[in-house]
Amino acid sequence: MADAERGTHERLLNTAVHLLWERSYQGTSVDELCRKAGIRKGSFYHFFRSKADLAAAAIDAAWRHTEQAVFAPIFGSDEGGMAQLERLIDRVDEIQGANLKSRGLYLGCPFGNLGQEMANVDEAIRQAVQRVFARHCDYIEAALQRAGEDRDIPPGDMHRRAEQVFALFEGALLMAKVAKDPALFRGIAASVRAVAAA
Amino acid sequence: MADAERGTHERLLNTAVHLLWERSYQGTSVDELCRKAGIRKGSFYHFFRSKADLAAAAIDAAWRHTEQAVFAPIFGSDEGGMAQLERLIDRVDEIQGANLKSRGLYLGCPFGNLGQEMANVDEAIRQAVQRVFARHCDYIEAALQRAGEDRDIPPGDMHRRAEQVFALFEGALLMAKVAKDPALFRGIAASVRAVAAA
DNA sequence: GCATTAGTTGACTGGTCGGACAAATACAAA
DNA sequence: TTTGTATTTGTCCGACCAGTCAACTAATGC
Repeated sequence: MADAERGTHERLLNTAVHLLWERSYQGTSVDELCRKAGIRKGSFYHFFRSKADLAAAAIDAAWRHTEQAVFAPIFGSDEGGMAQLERLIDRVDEIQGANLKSRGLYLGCPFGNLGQEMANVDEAIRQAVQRVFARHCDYIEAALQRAGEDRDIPPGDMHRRAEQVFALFEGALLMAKVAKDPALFRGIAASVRAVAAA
Repeated sequence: MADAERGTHERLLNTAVHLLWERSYQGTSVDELCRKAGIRKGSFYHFFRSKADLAAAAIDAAWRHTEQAVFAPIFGSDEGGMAQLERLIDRVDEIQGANLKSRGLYLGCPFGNLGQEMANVDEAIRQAVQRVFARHCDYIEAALQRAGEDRDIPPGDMHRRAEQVFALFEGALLMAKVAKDPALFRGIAASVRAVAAA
C-alpha cells in the first residue's frame, strides 16, 4: 500500500482506489473513506465535488497504476504476443490470489466491478470505465497484432478479437469471484488462444 | 409484467426480480420495493426475514422464469448444439435490446450483476448466484455434447468449455452494458464457436 | 509586516436506510 | 360463536447517508 505520504489529495485517491475495489461504490461511505484516509470530511469536499467525482478520479488513478505495474512490463517485453497474453493471465491470477489469501476475498476486476455497478447510475463513471476498458483492449490488440506478424494466429480483425479476449477475461473473473474459486479464471488460456485465432 | 394478482408473497417476489435487475441490490430500498408492490413494510417482513433473504429468493424465482422462458424452449429444440447456442445469443440480445429501447438502459445479466455486487457481502446470495450460473453452464454443456455427437466440434472436456462459453457471454454482456452498445454482445458468435471447439 | 489564499476542522443538516413492533383485521377450524 | 392463526397496517427507531458551512490555521506572495 505504501501510502505515499505526499498530500491529502493523493492519499484520498489512494484510499479510494483500494476501498472501492474491496467494498464497491455503494458499499463505501464517504465517512469510512475519510476515516481510513485519516482526513475530516470537510477536506474531502475541498478536493472533490462529490463522491461520484472522487470515484471517477479513482478509476483513472487505478488505471495509471495498473498500466505501469502490470500492462507496461508485460506488453513492453520482446516476447511473442500469445506469450504476453499468457503472462497477463498469470499476473492477474497472482494478484487475485494474493487478495484471496490475505483477505479471503476474490475481488475481481476493479474496473469491471465499478462498471457493472455504476454504468446505469452515473454517466461520468460509466465513461471512465469505458475508457479504461478501451485501453485494456488496446494492449491486447497490440499483442494479437504481434502474434499475427509472427504467424502464430491467422490474419483477421484484431480489434474485434481483442474485445472478445477481454470479454473472456472479465467473464472468467466474474465466475471466479462468484465461486470464490481462482481456477475458473486460471484456466482460460486455451480459450484465449482459440478466440485469438477465431 | 402481468403482476400475477395471486398473493402478496408472489407479488413481492415479482417486483423484486424486476427492481433488482434494474436498480441492483444496494440501489433498491425496501421502501421503494414495497411502494412498487403496493404493500406496507410490515408485510414485507412477515414474508421475508431480511432484504438479503428476499434477494436470494428473487434469484431463484428469476431463474425459474428465465429457464422456462428462454432456456427450455431453445435447448429443448431438435436443432444442433451450435445452432442452439446461436439462438441463445439472439434471444439474449433481443431481451437486452428491448430494455435498451424501452428504458434506455442496457441492464446486462441479472444474475451476473447480483453476483458481482454481493459475492463478498452476503453468502446466501453468492451461493444462489453460483447455483444459477451452474444451471446456465449445464444447458450450454448439453448443447456442446450434442454438437460433439454431431461431429460439429472435436471431443474434449465439454464441462470446461461450457464454463468458458458462459464466461464469454457474461464478459460480453458487461462490455455492452458499460459501452451502452448491444453490438459488443451481439458479435460474440464466432468466438463462441472458437471456444466451443477449443 | 500584512493580505490572500489553500487547506483543515468539527459540528451540523435533512433525508433515507433496514428493521421492529403492537395493534388491528381477516380467515380458519371447532 | 369462540379460539387460534395468518396477514396487514401505521408508526416508530437508531444508525447512517452524502453533503454543507463557518470558523480556524498554515503557507504563500508582496
